[in-house]
Order: sequence, then C-alpha cells, then structure tokens
Amino acid sequence: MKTYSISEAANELNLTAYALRYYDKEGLIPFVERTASGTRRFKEADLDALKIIECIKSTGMPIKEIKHFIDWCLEGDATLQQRYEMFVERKARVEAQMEEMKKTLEIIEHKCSYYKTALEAGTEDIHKNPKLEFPQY
Amino acid sequence: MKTYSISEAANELNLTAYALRYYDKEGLIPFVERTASGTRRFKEADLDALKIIECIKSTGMPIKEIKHFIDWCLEGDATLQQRYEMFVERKARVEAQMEEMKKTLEIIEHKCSYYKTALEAGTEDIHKNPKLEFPQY
DNA sequence: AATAGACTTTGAGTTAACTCTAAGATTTGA
DNA sequence: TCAAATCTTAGAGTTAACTCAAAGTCTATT
Repeated sequence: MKTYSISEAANELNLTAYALRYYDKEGLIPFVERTASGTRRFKEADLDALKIIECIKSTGMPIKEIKHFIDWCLEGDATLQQRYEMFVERKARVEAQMEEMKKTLEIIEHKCSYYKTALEAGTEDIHKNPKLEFPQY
Repeated sequence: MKTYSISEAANELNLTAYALRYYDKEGLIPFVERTASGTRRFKEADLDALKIIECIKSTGMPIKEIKHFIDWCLEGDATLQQRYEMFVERKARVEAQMEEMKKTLEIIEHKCSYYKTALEAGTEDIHKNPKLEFPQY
C-alpha cells in the first residue's frame, strides 16, 4: 500500500510540511501512523481525510473547532448526531457566504463599469454628482 | 448635513470604533474630517466609501493593499487605469472563490446525506468499505 | 560505510487585523 | 455647571495559523 512522507503529503495537498505538523500538534490528524522510529507515514485515506479537513476549513471553521469534529469521529456512532448537525450548519454557512459573495460581485462589477467609463472619458468627473462634494471611490 | 460620531459610524457599518481607528491609522480613511478639537465626524459619503472598503476587504484583499487603492483615489485621474485593473482582478478573484465554494458545498452536501443515512441506520458502518481499514470521516 | 538530505521535536518568531488600556481632553444632558 | 459618557492618542496585548531555527535522528544512495 502506497504511503507518503510528510513533504510528499504536503505536496499532494498543496500545504507545507510545517502546516501538517501544526495540524498534528493541534490534534487534527491523530490517525496518521508512524514508523518504529517516529517518522509519519501518510496513507491515501489520510490524504482523503485531510481533504475533508481542508474543505471544512474553507468554510471558515477554525482549527480548534475542527478538532472537536475529529474527536467526535474517534468517539464513534455516539456522536453521529453532532456530526450531522455540524455539516448541516456548515451547509447553511456556505450558502450564506455565497449569497454575500453574489452581492460583493455585483458591487465589484459596478465598479468595473464605473472605471471603464471613466477611463474612456479620461476622467472620473463624468460620474461626479455636483451635489456630492466628495468622491465615492 | 447629518454626520456620525465614531461609535455611531461603527454601528452603522457593523464594525467597532477600535476597527475604524485602526483603519484610520492604516490610512484607509484619510477623507474623514475632524472637529476643531480633533473628534472625527463621519459623513454619509464616508460611510459609503467604507462600505466599498468592506466590500473590497471581503474579497480577501489585505488592508495594506486597499491602502494603495485609497492612495490612487487621492491621486486622481492619473490612476484610473490601475483602479480599473484592480477591480477587474478582484472580479476574477471573486468568481474563482465562488467556483471553489460550489465545490465545497457539494462535498458538504454529500457529508450531510452521509450522516443522515448513518443516523437513520444508527451506525456509520453502513458506509464502511471493508477494504478500507480506516474511517474516511 | 559514509554522507547528503529528509525526518523529528521544542519552542520561538511572524503577520494580520484587530482589541484593549491608560491617561487625558471634549461633549452632552440634567 | 458639573458629572457621566464619549472622544482622543500611544502603545501594548491578543489570536489564529502558520513558519522557522536549532539540534539531533533517520534514511537512501553511492
């Protein structure tokens, strides 16, 4: 069965070896096994688990909270409810973030056309409302 | 013309007065005027500018880079090109983030149904592949 | 068998973005 | 008018998530 050294694993996951050791220190990857002399050996399943961790992290969950999830996983079926609720909550969070991002995109697009027009005119003045004494950026 | 004290402005923007002072220290809001004795008075236009700053910030741009944009604004029409390019770049960034978020959402949704099924069965074992010796979380 | 390179841990350093404290000045409301 | 609340600055403290350095051990290749 193929395994990966810490820097190979880091490479696969687009992380650094430092970051993986930090995750280990924080208790995110208790499942990663070691050789007799203490070197970490990452299995494919470990990389898959780390991909899930990265996914959860990208939703904005801090590492300390992700650790709770890992602890639940280690506790087994007794924590299925908590884990389910966590993902339901993450889903809501991501959906809200996407809504926010849509609004952000609209504003940014508006600014793109604002500056495109200004650039064509050679001056921002064409957008200036004489009633406003200050540029709106 | 209505103006706002720092804590009123903070309230309007869902920020803290500390954060606004920090923004000021970092040069993000050079346009905010002061009373003769030095108290900041925020105008409506200032709040609008801060909303744009928050919008740019939400795209992941660090405050030091946002300051460059503010500096360009102060320089006037000579920097229209840079500002245009910045927003075009921000647009691409947000679009990429939305794509990433879609993938994240799919994984999270998959986990939701994974745990829903497990919860109904009372055990995670129904998802276990006997070939895998480790849970995939 | 030797040596280069990768691994280990511990603990310190970094960075961003606030957040707060202290001490003092100003503003507001009874 | 006077106390309470709010404002000011300077600078220190906080937190998250790494990131690195040092000193030593292990592994892989000649």
